[in-house]
Amino acid sequence: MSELRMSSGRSVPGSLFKAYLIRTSIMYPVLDILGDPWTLAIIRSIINRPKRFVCLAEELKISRAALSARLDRLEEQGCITRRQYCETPPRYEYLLTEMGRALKSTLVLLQQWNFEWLEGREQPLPAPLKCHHCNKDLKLTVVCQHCSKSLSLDSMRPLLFQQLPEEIPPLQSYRRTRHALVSKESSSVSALSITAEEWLRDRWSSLIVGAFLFGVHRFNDVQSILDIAPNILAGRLELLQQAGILCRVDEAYKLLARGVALYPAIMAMSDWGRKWLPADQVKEVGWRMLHIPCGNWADQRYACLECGGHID
DNA sequence: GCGGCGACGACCTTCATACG
DNA sequence: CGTATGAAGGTCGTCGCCGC
Repeated sequence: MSELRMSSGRSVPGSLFKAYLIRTSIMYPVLDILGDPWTLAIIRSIINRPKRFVCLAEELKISRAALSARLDRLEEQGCITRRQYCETPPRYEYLLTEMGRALKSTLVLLQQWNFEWLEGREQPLPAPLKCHHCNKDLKLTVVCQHCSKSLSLDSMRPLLFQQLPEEIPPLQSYRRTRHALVSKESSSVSALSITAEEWLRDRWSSLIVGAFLFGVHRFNDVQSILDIAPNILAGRLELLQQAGILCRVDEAYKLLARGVALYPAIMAMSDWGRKWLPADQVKEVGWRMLHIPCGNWADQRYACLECGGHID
């Protein structure tokens, strides 16, 4: 993802274009939903079958007030729906909507990252999902819809097909959370055991990794594009280095293999957001990712790693 | 037994400023 | 340019209580 060109062939200032890509990224509204500490846990819990309120509260060890708020929010966002199983008193069980079920690929890819990069902290799905082609435990790869080759980070580049706006849009709204990953006093050992879900929950970390995936490498560039306080950024960079996701090279930072490996899950979340979020939340206008080997847009789909069969 | 509501407290983020 | 510090304000989980 090195060249930043318009479809006309004219080049545009790279840093401006990167800022535009990052600031309009679908990841902001997606993380507003999935970045909540309990959201993925709830979705993961009911991915195979509906569950009742009390069952969820016990399983997730979440207070009833917090669970009630999360379920309302997920229902409002369209990820889950409730089904009444008792009229007096009114009692409900909760199940995924089509929109919620579409997160299956994201969950599987996050689980794969945990399995590959953590030691003994992977969180299996309640009942592992099976490939409907080969019936083995489902492991996914993200491939190009046109040529079926892998959509790896270095096989794509963003292509701008309209003028950049006069002003780069401001950051999209960002709901703060109080969930820090690791306290300052924690050792580097704990940073190495942070799961993909936990990186996701800490939205600054996920947005910083996103910026690096778009080729932003310097402290000041990340700070200005993400509009992040310098102390917060310094803390996250330190943590990401401790976790082996980034390393510092001279005056810049570089993504390591462990960080690049988060890319498929981030792609899956972005794809989910583009398909399911309301149009007014999708700000990615005027550019698309190009798949260099086949020359088509990088439209993604999922394939089973074992048998290569396409997964919906 | 389920779930809403308000009070409370922990702690996270922001902001301003300063330093090497 | 990159990082550190501390004050202030904001967010969110927990708890206790209550109504249905």
